[in-house]
This record gives sequence, C-alpha cells and structure tokens, in this order.
Amino acid sequence: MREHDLPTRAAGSGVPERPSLEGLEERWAARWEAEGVYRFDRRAGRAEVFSVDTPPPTVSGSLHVGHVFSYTQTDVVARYQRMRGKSVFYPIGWDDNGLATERRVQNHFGVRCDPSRPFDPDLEVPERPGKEQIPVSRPNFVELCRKLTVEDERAFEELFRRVGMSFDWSLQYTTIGEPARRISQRAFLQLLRSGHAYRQEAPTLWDVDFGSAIAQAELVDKEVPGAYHRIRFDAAGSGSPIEIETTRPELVPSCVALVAHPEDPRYRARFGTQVLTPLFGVEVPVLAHPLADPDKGTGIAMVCTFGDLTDVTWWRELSLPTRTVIGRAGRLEHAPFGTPGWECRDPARATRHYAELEGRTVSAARRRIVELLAEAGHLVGAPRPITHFVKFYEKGERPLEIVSSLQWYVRTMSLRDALLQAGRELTWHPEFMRARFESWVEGLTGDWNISRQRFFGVPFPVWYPVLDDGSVDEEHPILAAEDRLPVDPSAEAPDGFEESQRGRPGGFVGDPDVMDTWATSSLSPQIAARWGEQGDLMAQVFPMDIRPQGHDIIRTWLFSTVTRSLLGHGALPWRHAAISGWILDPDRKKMSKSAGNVVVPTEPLDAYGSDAVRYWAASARLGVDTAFDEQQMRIGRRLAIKILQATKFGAARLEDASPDRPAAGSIPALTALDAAMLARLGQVVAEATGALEDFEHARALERIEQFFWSFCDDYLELVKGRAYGQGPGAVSARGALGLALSVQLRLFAPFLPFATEEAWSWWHDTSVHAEPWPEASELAPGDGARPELLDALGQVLGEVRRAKTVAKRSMRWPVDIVRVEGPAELLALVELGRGDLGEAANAAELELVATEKEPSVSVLLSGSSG
RNA sequence: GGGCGCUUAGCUCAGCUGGUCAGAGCAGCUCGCUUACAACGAGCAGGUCGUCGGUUCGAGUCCGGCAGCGCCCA
Repeated sequence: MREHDLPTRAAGSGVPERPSLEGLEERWAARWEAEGVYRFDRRAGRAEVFSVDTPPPTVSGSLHVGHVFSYTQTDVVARYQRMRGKSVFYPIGWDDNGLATERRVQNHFGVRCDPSRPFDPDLEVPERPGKEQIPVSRPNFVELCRKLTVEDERAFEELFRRVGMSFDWSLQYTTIGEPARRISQRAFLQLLRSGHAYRQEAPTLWDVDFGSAIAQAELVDKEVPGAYHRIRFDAAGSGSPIEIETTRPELVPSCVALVAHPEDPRYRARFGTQVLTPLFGVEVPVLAHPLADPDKGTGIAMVCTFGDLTDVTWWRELSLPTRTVIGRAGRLEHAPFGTPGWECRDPARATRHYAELEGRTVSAARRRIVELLAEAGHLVGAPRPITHFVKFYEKGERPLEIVSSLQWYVRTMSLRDALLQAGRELTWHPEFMRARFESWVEGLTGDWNISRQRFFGVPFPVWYPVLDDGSVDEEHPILAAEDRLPVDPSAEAPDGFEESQRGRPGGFVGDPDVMDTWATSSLSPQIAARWGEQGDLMAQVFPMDIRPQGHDIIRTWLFSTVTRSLLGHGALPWRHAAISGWILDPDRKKMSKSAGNVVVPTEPLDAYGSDAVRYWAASARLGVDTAFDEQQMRIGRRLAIKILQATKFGAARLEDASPDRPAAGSIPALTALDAAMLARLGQVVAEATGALEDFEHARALERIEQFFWSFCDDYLELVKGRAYGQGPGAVSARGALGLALSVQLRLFAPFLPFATEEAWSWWHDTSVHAEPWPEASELAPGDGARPELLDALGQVLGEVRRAKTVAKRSMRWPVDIVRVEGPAELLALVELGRGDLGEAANAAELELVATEKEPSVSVLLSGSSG
C-alpha cells in the first residue's frame, strides 16, 4: 500500500499508548524516500530554489562522527528552507577519486598499479592480501578502486539516511563517475582554450613514496630532527674561505650559488666573486638577496637545485643554472661533471667523489658525503643536531623533494586580486573565516599544479604526437573532441589515429597523468548540476546559495571551487559559505585515526538515536570546534521524548478539533492565558526565523527549546484542567493546544526530524517536513494578547511548587490560600488566569493584595499550621 | 614574524546592536509516581564573567595592553 492510500485517520485517534523513539529512523527514512518528500522540483524558478553545494565526503576515509556533525548543521538549514517553500536542490556526491582510495585499494587487495602491464580481463585478487603486492594494470587497478568505493558509498549512504539527511538521493554523483569525468575534462579543455591552463616544465613538489607531484595546498610543515653541517667553500681566486651551514649537505654537488643578505657587512665585499664547491670544485658565484637570513647559521646560504622552496625563488629571481642531482625516485642521479653546465676544476676528482653518492637515497648520500667532506677537511666541526620544520605532503611520511617535471597548471597567481575580491563578495558564516581565505590567497607562491602521477583519477583528455625520430612532441597536444568525452587517453586513440600507432613514430602517446582530486571536486557545483548536459538545471541552481564545509579545507576545496567558478563562469559559485567547526574528542583533542580517538557514528546513534545526535550537532554554532559530548546527546534524547509526550497529551484531546491548523484568530472565545501563550510563541517564531535566516541554527534551536520547556512546565500545567473539561474554556484550550503543538513541531522539525514526524503523524496525514514553516501571523490572537501573562502565572505556579517541595509534599497537595502581593498591574494579570492557576495549584483560594513593595507570593498549604 | 578565534558556575556552553545578563543544561544536594512524561518531574545551592587599564551616568557586553589555549598564514 502506498502512503497516499493510507486510510484517513480520525484526528487524535493515532496517539499511541506508549510513545517511543525506537525504530523511528528506519520507518520514517523509508517513507520519506518512498514519498519523495525531499525531491527537487525541476519546475521551480531560480528565485524559488535553494541550492546546496554539499561536500562529497571522501568515501575511503572511515565513517566519523564529524560527518554527522557538519552535515546535520547543513541539513537543518536545508529543511528550514524547504519549509519556507523553497525547492531545495540538495544533492549528495561521493569523492572517491584520488590517493586515499588508491592507498586503501593497495592495502585491501594487496596490489599495486603497474601502468606498463596490459589489462587482464580475468584478473582475480586473493581473498587476503599476500606479503608481496601483486602488480596489476592500470585498468585493473581502477576497476578494483571502483569495486571498493561502491561498498564504501553504501556505508555512507546508510549512515546519512539513518541520520535523516534530507538529500535528494536521485541527485547522487561520484567524482569519478562518468558525468564527473566528462564535466571535469570539458572544464579542463575550456581552461586550456581560454589560456587559463598550461603545461610547463618547472620545479615541482614531489613525494618520492607516492611518486607524484603535489600542490602547495597539500603541503604541511612537520618538525623533524636534522643537523646543521658547517661546510667550508674556498675562494675561486684570492680571498678567505666562506663557511655555510646546511641541513642538506648531500646537495653540495647541485650547488649553484651562495646567497647572503644585501646589507650583510660580512659578505658585502664578496658579492660578485666566485667560490669553489668542496669535493666537486665547481665555481659558483656569491650573490645578494633579501631572503637570506643574516641570523641563520653563518648568514650565508648554499643555493641548490633544489633543496627547498627558497632555492626555487633564488633560482628564479637570480637566474641561476640548474644542476639536478635528485631524481623522482629520491635517489641521486648521474651528474656529468666536466660537461657543459657541470664545469669544474678537476672533473676526474669530482666524478670520483660523486661516484660515492650516485644511486644512493637522499639519506644514505647524506651520511656518505659527510664522511667525504670530513676526510677532505671541508667539514667544520661536528654536525650540530637541531629540529626544524620541513615540508611534507600532508599524507606523506618522507620530506618532499623538489624535482623539475612537466605538469599541467591552472593560473592562480594572476587571479589573486580577483580571488580576494570574490572572498569579499562571499558571505562567510562565521564572518571571520574570510581571513583564512585571504591569508591563503595572499601567500600563494605559484600557479596551481593539477597534474598527479597517479592512476585512480580523471585523466587529461590529451595526447601528444610522436615525431618521426620517436621523440614526443610535448608542445603540441592533441585535444579530445568534446563529443568524445570522457576519454581515457591511455586506452583510446585520438581522432584520426589507430590504437596501433600508440608510441610509434608518426603516432601518439596519451597524457599519462590524472587530475588532482581538487581539480575535479572543485567542480562539485557543475557536476551536481550537470553543467551543459541537463538543459537548464545549471541555470536553475547556479550560482548556488550555500557551500557548507570545514575550515580545514578553505585553502583547498573552497579556494579551488572559487577559482574554477571565476575562470569558467565569471561568477562566484555560491552566495554563502557556511564553515563548520571540527569535532574534538571529549578531552578537546582533535579526533584522528592515528590518535585512536575517533568515534564511529553508529555508536552514539545506537545509544541515543538520530534525533539526539542531531541535537548535539545542531547545538554547536558554525565555525566553533566542538567536543564530542554524550551529555548533550542525552539532553537531545530527553527533548525528543518530551516532544512525543507533550504531543500525546495535546493530540489526545483534539478529537473535536480539526486537523487543519486554525489561525489563532479563528479559535472561538480564546482565553487570556491561551492568547498570551500563543503571542509568546509568535515571538519565538520570529526569533527562530531570524536566526535561521542568518544561518544561526544553534540560536534558533535554543530559543525554540527554551519556549518548549516553559510551555510544558507552565502552560500545560495551567491549561490541563480546562483541557479535560467542557465548554468554551475547553474549546479555547484545545484550539490553542493544537495550534501551539502544530507550530512547535514545525519549529523543531529541521532539528529533530524523526520525533517531530512521528508526533505529527498522530493527527495528520501529511509529512511535517513538507509543511510550511510557521509564521508569527498564524499566532496573532488579536490586539488584547498579553504575552507577559504566561510568565506571571508561571512564576506564581513556580512559587507554589517551591512551597510544596520545601514542605516535602507532592505536587497535588491541596493549598488553602495562594496570596499574591504586588502592584495592581501584576494583580490584574494574575486575575486573568485565576481559574487556571487555582486548578493547577490545587488551591482553594487565590488572594490578590495590592502593595507598593516588591511582588511576593505566599502559599498556605492544607493541613499546615502556618 | 603577521593574523584569527577562545578564556563566563565543578563540566559543556548561551549571553545579538552596552543599562532585570549574571543565565541554561549536566553533575551535586533535597524531594515527589500529580489522569503527557519515573530511562521522569519539582525544588535548592553554585560564578567579583582570564588579567591590567581606558571610554561611559553605567561594561561579560565597546577600545587598548598582557597571559594561557587552539588555529591560519609566512
């Protein structure tokens, strides 16, 4: 039976005897999907659309409570906008391409990719990975990656459904899927044609273990032990020797200059003179550059090809030659001393020394050259151990090398001003996160390298001609035709060629690299909106309304998406950036796999339920790092149960009320108390709405919750007697109850979608999530309403409770007299609620005494002498 | 080195444009099965709002210095 065919229930009759949270997730998630509650409406105009550029989680990472945390915050906003009448474009994607998946596949199946091998259609991998990694072809490797990511995606989907994410699941995408590859390649070709992408041989940050280039955005500084080696360079002509200090003595053979600060009096006289590198006798100049730090070491540095990024700067700005010694494998390669570019005093001696180093790894070469330098008398003193910061790939375990290689780049340096301007036009939540973006853009040192020498990624849709002499013409790439996209140039021939011509003179070779994972995920808006492929979907949702994401990837994902959007569309990709905080463990330490403090989300979900976990997540403001807090989840659980209970009380009394929402003005003979409560609730609606408009979901939740507790503690107690009775007072009570519950369920719906839907279903046939967000105008009971009446009566009732508690009596204990003393104004208010107050307090008499003094309440309990 | 954020009851945190803002929940203590709620409810107690100085009739709330913690960039 479809949901639509369910028999219409009599209002109020659906209230269960024992409301419970158990099983709500499964039941309602399935119904929402079946009914398409969260389906995007393709007919809506852009003004009626609210579009979300949802972060595609890296599926090969394990499930983490952080996923629940930040995605819930976005879901609250999306649900709110949906109830506001927007058609919400809320896709979900999976970021499966990239290194994380490759590593996982290597470990999971015990394989490694060997691109030189042919595809094996019958490849079988063992159940358990063996000790030796099995080499597999690139197509086989990619197939294994897909196999694994499909499983991972299923686990993520299950989690997100369980947590109640209101994604439109029909809009799913993956960053390696065919549409993503096609769109990424098309966008790349567009950049190429517009001159915003180019290929160049340049110094490249290189991870030896991963065998790939990496980008500036993927750099991290790590503090590692090292040692200063003081090394003596003799003057080439007359003059005293110069001593330098370096942590990388193995780079002495690649030395191209010494550099000191222009103002440094120790070296000013030496600028322009030549010195000889020790062991190798290469003449190198002594030069001046402001980046040389006079306080570091001896104040003069050795410039190599390339020891660090400063070497690259000096190399570029001082037009220095290159003498490459470190290769992509992280070993010292052949250095032809004595040939052009490697001129030296005594080639035989240099070659003899270098033979001791050639073929060694960087660290082995370092140990050996220290010995050689010492033997030759060029090492001054003993190496001095230090700890210093060295650049690493964020996922790597060995310091990066800088090698020269051919890579694709996207121009970002020339875009800096436009990027800064874009950062100012974007609305940041919280505002201060803009500074992260600006300081990153201001600190950019080079264009964005988008080539990765990896396998599981989007290939560049490009081939290169092989010339008649067998060399590759890197300068004249053959671009794929757009209607052929996506292409895999390693498996397909370009138009006009046969596959048999691959690698042959007169033939072609495919670009061997794949795109950086950020180069594809930076297109998440275009991929989700099927840029250029689904008619006007792009126009309907782009630029998007909101990009939610963590602050740790401002420099990567946010930066790259803005860049691509500016270059490809000349516009910001979104209006708002909502930056969520990080999840910390209960001791406020960052959760990380290596620290072993990661909480698997299924644990708290099992223990407290989805609404409870959502409550914790939604209680945190944007941008604020938040500790995993089970206490907060307990509160959320209690709140969810309370919502069921309060609704049970109210809905069970609505037999004679319409399931339709009556506006406050249409409830006959509304009593002063009921009108006051509705007026107060109207204020809450206004505040919550304002907060949500500003993406302040935590504030909205707090206001709604605060009202709800006083509603339960005070209003429900005050109105109980009347609600059980008959007559006009009962009609007012039931009307107000029904309206107030309807409004509050709708207010809570974005935060606690399961409990509210359950409670709503007891007297409605619709989904609360498809209902309109409450308007304060629904609650305007007319001009006479006195919202402060609810507070006044609540306070008096509180005094009665206090008296009973102090006297250790039960709350039903009868009261002889409640005496309220205070100004006439207050007494008039209390008078308005006389009947309800007497009932709730179980008081025989209510005495109101006018006084100029501070208001006070005294309670005379039955049977007591005072 | 430059920048950002945080520092409020034992704990986790609210306190928006300065004047019932000194708050909430939890923990603690004391009670209570009352026809929505005992995997609950009621009540009590709890802090000179990091520190020094300034602006103001008045400052957790604005400005400046300092300290601690966290982070971003170089």
